[in-house]
Amino acid sequence: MARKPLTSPRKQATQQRARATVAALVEATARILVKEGFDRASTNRIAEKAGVSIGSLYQYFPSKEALVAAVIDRHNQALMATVRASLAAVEGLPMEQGLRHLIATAVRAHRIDPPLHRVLSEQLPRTGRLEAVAAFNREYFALFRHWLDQQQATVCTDDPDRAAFVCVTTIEALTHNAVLHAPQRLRGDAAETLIDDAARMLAGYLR
Amino acid sequence: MARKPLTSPRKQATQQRARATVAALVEATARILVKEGFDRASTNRIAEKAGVSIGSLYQYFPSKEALVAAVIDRHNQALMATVRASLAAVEGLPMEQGLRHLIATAVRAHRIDPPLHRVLSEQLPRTGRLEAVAAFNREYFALFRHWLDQQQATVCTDDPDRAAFVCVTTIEALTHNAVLHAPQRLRGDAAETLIDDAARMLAGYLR
Amino acid sequence: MARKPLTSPRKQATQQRARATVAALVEATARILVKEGFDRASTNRIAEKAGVSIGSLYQYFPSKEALVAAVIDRHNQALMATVRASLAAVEGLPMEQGLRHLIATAVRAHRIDPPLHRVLSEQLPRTGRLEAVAAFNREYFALFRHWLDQQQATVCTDDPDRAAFVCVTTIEALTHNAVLHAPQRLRGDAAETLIDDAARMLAGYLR
Amino acid sequence: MARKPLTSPRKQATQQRARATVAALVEATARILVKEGFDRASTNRIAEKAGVSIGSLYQYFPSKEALVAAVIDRHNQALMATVRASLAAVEGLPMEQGLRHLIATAVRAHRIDPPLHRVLSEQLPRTGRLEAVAAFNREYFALFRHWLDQQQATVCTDDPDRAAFVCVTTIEALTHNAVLHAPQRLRGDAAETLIDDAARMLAGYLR
DNA sequence: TATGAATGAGACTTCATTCAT
DNA sequence: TATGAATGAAGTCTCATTCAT
Repeated sequence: MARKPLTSPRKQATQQRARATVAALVEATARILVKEGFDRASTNRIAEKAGVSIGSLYQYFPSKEALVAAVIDRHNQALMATVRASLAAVEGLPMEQGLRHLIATAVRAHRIDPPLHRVLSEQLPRTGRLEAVAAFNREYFALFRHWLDQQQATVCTDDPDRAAFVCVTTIEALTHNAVLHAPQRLRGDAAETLIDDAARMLAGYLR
Repeated sequence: MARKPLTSPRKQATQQRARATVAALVEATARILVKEGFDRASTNRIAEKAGVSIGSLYQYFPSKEALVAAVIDRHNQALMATVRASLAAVEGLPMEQGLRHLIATAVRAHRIDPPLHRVLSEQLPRTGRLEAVAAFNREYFALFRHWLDQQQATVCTDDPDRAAFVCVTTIEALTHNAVLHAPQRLRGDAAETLIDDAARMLAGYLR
Repeated sequence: MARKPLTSPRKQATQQRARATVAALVEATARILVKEGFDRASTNRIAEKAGVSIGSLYQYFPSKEALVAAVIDRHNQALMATVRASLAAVEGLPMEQGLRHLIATAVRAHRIDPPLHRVLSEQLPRTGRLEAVAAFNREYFALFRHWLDQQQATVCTDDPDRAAFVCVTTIEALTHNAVLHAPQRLRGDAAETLIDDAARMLAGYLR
Repeated sequence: MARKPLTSPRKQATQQRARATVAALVEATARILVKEGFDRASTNRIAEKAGVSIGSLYQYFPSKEALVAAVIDRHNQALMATVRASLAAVEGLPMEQGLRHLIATAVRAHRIDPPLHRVLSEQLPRTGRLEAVAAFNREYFALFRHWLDQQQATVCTDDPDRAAFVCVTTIEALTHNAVLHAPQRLRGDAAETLIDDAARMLAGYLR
C-alpha cells in the first residue's frame, strides 16, 4: 500500500494568531530537521517545540510531509530570491566574469542556511518533494541556459543543452561540496580562489 | 530500540551454511531497499524475503543498521574493485587520455547497480551511514591525488589538493547526475561525447 | 469528551434567525449522516455544511448526540404525522381493508426519506438513541392496539397484546425489509400485491 | 478518503500458543463488544482484556474490523450449525408442524448468545461486514425456499419467492424482537404460544 | 452573540527487537 | 542453532469540545 500523503497546506490562516501558529510550526520543523534529522522529527516533537498542540498542527498541515514541504518551499524561495536578484546583474559582463558572478551567486545561495540545506538535500528525496528540488534545479538551469544563449559571440558548442548540463552540474556540485563538506575552502580568500578556478575551468570549456 | 546500534556483523560466519544465510540476508536487504525504500524495509520483511526467520537475522546482524551497513560495504567494494582495476591501466597515458579513462571508469562504477546506488545515495544519509560513502570518496580522492602527482610534467597548479577537489567533485557530479537523472546522456555515442567534454574541460583546467 | 452528553437543545431559539440556524444544523446533520455515515459525521463538518461556525453549533446543541437526537425527533415526527393522519381514516373500515390501510400507511411512512431512515436504523442503535426509535414503536403499537380493540366484533384472540405484538412486528419488518432491502417488491403493482398478501395473512391470523 | 480495512485474518496461527492467543483475542472482542459497544471497543482494550500485547493483536488481525469479522463469523457459524442440524428434521412433517419446527429453530438460534447477537445486529452494519449477516439471511432464505418447494401439495402461491420473503421476514422479525425486546414472550409456556401463533398465521397465509 | 483557533485525549497501527521453545 | 510468537514504545492523525476575541 503506497501512502501518498498530501503535501499542500490544509487551510489558509487568516487571523494573525493563526499565521503566527503556522510560522511557528514551519520554523520548529526546520529547527528539528536540522537538530534531529528527518526520521526523528515527529509531529509531536514539532508541535511541542512550536509551543502548539498537536491538534493545531493538523489543523494547518495534513501530514508531516506537508510540514516538510513548507520548509522546503520557504528555503527554495529564499534561494531563488538570491539567485534571481543576483543574475539580473550578470547581463553585459564578459563571459568569464559572468561565470564568476554566476558561481559566486550559487555559493551565496548555498550559504543561506547550510545546516538546513544539508538536511534538506540529504534527507529529503523520499518525501516525494523531490519536485521542489527539481523545480529549483530547473529554474537555475533555465536561467543559465538563457545566459548561455546570450554568449554566442564567445561560446562555441554544438549542443548548448549539454554544455549547460555540464556547467550547471559542476557549479552546483562544487558549491554544494564546498559549503557542506569542505567549508575551509570558502573561508577568507580561499573562496575567491575556488570561484576563480571554477570560472576559469568553465570558461575554458565553453570557448 | 537500542540507541546506538552496533553495525559490525555479530559473528563470523564460519560454516558454509551460515555464510549463505548472511549473503541471502544482505541480498534481500539490497533488493528490498531498492523496491520499497528505506522506510518500508522492515527487518521482518527482509528476513522473510531471505527465507530466514527473524530470530536468525538477529543472530547474524545485531541491528537493522548493521544490515544496511553490510549492503553499503558490499556495494562500495564492488565500486572500488572496478575503480582500482581500471586505474591500474591509467599509468603512462598522456594527461587528457588519462582523464578520459578516469571519467569513463567513474561512469562504469556508477552503472554497477544504479537503482541500488540511487537508493543508497538518496536515502542513506538519513541513517548516519555517511561515513561509508565518505570512505569511498576519500579513497577515490586519494587515487586521483596520486595520479595527479604523477602528472607534474603537464599539470601546473599551486594547490594540488584544491585541484583534486575540483576534479573529483566534478567527475563524481557529472557521472552521478548523468546516470541517475539524465540517462539519455549516456546512451550510445552520447556517453563518449559527454566523457570527452568532461575530459577536455578538466584537462584545460589542469594545464 | 463528556461522559454523559446532554441531548436536549441548549436553549430555545426564540428569534427567527436563531430558528433558521437550528434548522440548518439539523438539516446538515441529516444530510451528512446520509452521505457520510455516522462515524464520519463530525461536528465540524456539520457546522461547515450548515454555514455556521462550530462555536455557534455548540451554542444551540450541547453535544453531537443532541444534534443526532434532533434529527431523529424530526424524522419520527414526520413518520408519526403520516401515520396519525392516515389512521384517522381507518375507522369504520372492515377488518381486512383496515389492515390493508394500516400496512399501506406503514409503507408510506417508510418511504418518507429512506436513505435517512436506513442510516438511522442501521447506525443509530450505537448512539444509545434507541429510546427515540422505541418511542416511535410504542406509539405505533398503541395506535394499532387501539384499532384492534375496536375490531372485537371480528377479531378473536385470548391476548390482544400478543396479537398486537405479532401484527406490529410483522408489519414493521415487512415494510422495513421491502423498502430497504427489496425495493423491487414495491415498484408498480408489486406494492399492491405485497400489501395484499400481508393484509390477508394478518386478517387470517386475527380471525 | 474511504478507508477499506482488511477483514481477513493476517496469518494462520500454527503453533498452539498462537492459536490460544487468537482465540483469546476473538473472545475478548466479543465480550467487549457486548459490554462496551462497538464504538468503545478499542484495540488497546481488546488486547488488554485478552491478556495480550497490542503488537500480538496486530500480528493476527490487520484491523479492528478484522477482529469484529472474526466474532461475526464465529457467531454465524454457531447459528448456522443450529439451523442446519434442526432443519434436517423438518422433512416429512406436515406443513403447519413443519413451520412450527422452523420457527422454534429460529428462536433457538437467536438464543445462542442474545447479548452478542444484539450488539452484532445493532452495531455492526457499518463494518462492511453486512455481507456476513446477508450471507446468513441468504442461507436461511434458501433453506426455507427449498422446504417450501417440497410443500407443493399443501401450499398454493403464484410467487414462491414472495411467499418465502414474507415468511422469512416474519419469522426473523418475530424471533428477533421476542428475544431482544420482549423476552417475557419466550419465558416458560409463553414461548410455545407465540410459536404456535406464528405457525398458524403463516400456515394460513401459505394455504 | 458569533467566530474559529486551539486543545488534547485517545484511536489505530508499525516495527525493531527479545526470548521461550 | 533456528524458530516465530510476543513485546511495547512510539508514531501519525481525528474530532468533540472549549474559550479568547
